[in-house]
Amino acid sequence: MAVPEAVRGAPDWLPPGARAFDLVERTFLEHARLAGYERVRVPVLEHTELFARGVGASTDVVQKEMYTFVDQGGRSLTLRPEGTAGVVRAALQAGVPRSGGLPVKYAYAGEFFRHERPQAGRQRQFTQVGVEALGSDDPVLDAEVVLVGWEALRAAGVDDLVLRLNNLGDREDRAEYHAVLNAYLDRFDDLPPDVAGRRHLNPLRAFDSKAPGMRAIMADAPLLGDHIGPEAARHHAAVVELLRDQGLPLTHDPRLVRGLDYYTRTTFEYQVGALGAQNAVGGGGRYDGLAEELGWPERFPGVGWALGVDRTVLALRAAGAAAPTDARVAVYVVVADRGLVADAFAVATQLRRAGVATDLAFDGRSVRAQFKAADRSGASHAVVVGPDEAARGAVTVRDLRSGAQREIARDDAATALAAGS
RNA sequence: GUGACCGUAGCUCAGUCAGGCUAGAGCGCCGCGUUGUGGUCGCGGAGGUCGCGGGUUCGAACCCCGUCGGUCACCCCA
Repeated sequence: MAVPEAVRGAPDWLPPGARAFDLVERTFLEHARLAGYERVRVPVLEHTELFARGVGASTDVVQKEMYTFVDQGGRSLTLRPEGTAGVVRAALQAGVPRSGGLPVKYAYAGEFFRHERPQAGRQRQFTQVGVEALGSDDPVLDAEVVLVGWEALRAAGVDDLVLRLNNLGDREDRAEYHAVLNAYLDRFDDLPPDVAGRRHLNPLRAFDSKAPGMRAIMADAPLLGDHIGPEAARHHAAVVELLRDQGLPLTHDPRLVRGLDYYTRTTFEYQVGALGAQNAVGGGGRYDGLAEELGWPERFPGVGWALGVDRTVLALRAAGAAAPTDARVAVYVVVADRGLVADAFAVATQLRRAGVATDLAFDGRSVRAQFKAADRSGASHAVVVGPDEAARGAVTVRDLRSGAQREIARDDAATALAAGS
């Protein structure tokens, strides 16, 4: 009978690869925490409507990439394809905009789902860490968010990192610009299908098209930058200045649009050179209109990013970074005589209770085999439980690096090893 | 969703082009070299539905079709 296989695009992470994964995720969360972003947990399942309204009906994510199903109560539910909509929804539901203490700063980590063709760095189930700062317009917050993401990626070990930044303006700016851009596009009657199909929902995406001839058409197209209102322009200038002050090497990218409709003003993306086609390890931006889009009666601005854990691990690998080599346990208990298995088990328990990560051999293997296992476990010390020692109420502690060993009283073993020797 | 390439031991791969003996290698794994001592070395051993299904053939890992999976690119984005 064939063994069941994982669902396509749903990756398994087993040791040792899982160590790098775990380390990256912890590094991201820790950097968020250092800036005051507190962990929240929101559902993987949401009503489909949340993403349709929040992420935007024109986006590829909503149009063709969502895992959507009807549950037994006849409701249309979706496995979250991104994190912002759910976090904002949770904040609105809890009345955060009216409860004071703004901005609130949230961090999250978890699994996301998009039905795309898998390739390097792109899985159907993937892991992101994200932050969202809600309830403030302050450009300092944009700069903080961008900087925290940058430093988190650097701390995780990503080197050739590029920060691309753009200003999408306010929603009114974009409405005006959409009209101008569409008027321009009207002058061409042979637009490629991808552009023709979505230009009225979001003509900005025309800049993304790589269809033949489109590049030439867009070269003369009116630019969003010329239709940004004074406030959004001032806001963006402030963000740029704050980031420059902190020494961030940023690249202005007027073509950076990003495929989620909720972005306003600041958008940015972190890119890695060594990663091939899927080179964005993270991205985000400001989404001042999202809350209203979701039906909240007042303006409730926000800014945030998401960093891809899987993709960051790949980037580190591609750059030749060594995998973390943490020892699985600190101590390995060896039984010299099968009759003493219960004693060895007791010693292991004693060590674990003292906070010393301990493993022991199973299946009654030879002492030689047990030492090989001890070696492989990465333990710094082996504790030998044998008849000679047992007669004296002692165990032998062997330093696996130097080979030096000594006998100590069994009751002192936990204390001695907990102290690091 | 589209295209190209790929799928042989746990891993990395040879063998496929010219179909034909028991399908190989390196690494890893297990055991032994000690009567209680690992990392080196030596000896021995286990392990393969050649992704899966069908077809062609006297005969298929090898040729053909399908399918599943992988990789890369498009697309999109983390």
